Amino acid sequence: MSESRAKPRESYHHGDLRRVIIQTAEAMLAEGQGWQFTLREVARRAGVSHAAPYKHFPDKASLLAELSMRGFDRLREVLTEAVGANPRSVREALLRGARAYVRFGIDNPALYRLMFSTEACQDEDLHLSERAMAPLAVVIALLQRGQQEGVFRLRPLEGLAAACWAQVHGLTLLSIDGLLLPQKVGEAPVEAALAALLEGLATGPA
Amino acid sequence: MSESRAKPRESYHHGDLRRVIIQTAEAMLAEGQGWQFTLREVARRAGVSHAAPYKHFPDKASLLAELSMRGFDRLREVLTEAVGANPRSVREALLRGARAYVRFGIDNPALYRLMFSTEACQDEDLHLSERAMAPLAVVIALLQRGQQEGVFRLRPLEGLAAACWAQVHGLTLLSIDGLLLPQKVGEAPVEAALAALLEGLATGPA
DNA sequence: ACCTGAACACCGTTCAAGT
DNA sequence: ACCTGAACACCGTTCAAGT
Repeated sequence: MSESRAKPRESYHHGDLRRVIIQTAEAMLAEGQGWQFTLREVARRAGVSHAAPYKHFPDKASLLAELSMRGFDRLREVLTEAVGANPRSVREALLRGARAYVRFGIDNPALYRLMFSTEACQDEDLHLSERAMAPLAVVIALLQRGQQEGVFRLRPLEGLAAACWAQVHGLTLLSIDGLLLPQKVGEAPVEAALAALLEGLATGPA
Repeated sequence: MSESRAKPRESYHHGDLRRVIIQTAEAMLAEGQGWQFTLREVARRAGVSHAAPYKHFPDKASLLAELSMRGFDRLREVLTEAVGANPRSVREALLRGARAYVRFGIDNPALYRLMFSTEACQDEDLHLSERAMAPLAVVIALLQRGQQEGVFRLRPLEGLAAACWAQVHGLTLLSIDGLLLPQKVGEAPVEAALAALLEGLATGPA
């Protein structure tokens, strides 16, 4: 029913073409292996001329930057929900957050790669480091709480956060690339790596 | 003296054009932010027509695959040297290997990204997973030795290796992206993360 | 056996012109 | 204010023809 491609006509002026372009691009990102899709193809599927997108984005990089930013927003939402859902223990919350993070990447491989690509943060207002801060803030808050409760070692937050982020970032990308043989979260390698991470953070013996 | 671009002539037939193309492409990879360089530009700098490279590589993806493979070879060399140099203790060896790994990525950002890119492992004989095995074997051997010596926890090697690899892979990419504020290896966040990793592996308390 | 030149289909981007 | 059509410069790739 809801044909999203090639809307016949809405009085020549498309209305909210910007949104349609973003949604179409997101769909093509989800379908393909990367962001090699063509701006002309996006326009085609949106039912407009190939020059129309340029009225809403200065160039392709800007569209990609927009997709990247939206990706970071979704990731932050996923993380805060996963962490906030069941605050039984800090360990548990961190583990849930980590699993949600990896799953997000596995479910959106092309988007996740784009978010950390140099092609998506050219001269935009928001640099990559600023965008990534929001999700990072979630894990830092958790680490702080863990230290206050005495279950995490008292080390500089900077380093602990780096260890956590690097671990989930690495696990996510290796999973996407199919380099950790069982690809689903909850399977052996990912879980084992997360367990090792927690053991490295913990004060007591596991 | 050794002008590597635009050799005047070597009797029309270039001789070892294949090598020159690879070297030129590697230079452009090192100069730029990625592998968006153009095959025509490579040919231009190699002093041949834009069609000449197609006599040595079926397409651009094949050239990129070659660069990626050579990257994995260099990484394996760097790792084995770093690990084998001073085998005082397994901990020390693992730490040296990890530092060498991260430094390799920081020193060759575009190459390192290419190595784990989907664009560099299309339908080549060697899939990404097979290429990555050689460097991974180095760390697995180290973990095994650590377990035999009783300094590393007795967990399935699969999981421990995943934890190590994900940690250095993540640290490398975050460093490349400038997301761990001090960018040089040996600085706080990277060292802290590696310390946490080792604490997670160790049997005794640090 | 190895390289060149012209040619093809396709892109990103621009801009005067339409509604 | 928003979209179109033609145009420009450039790519990846192919292929008949040159050496």
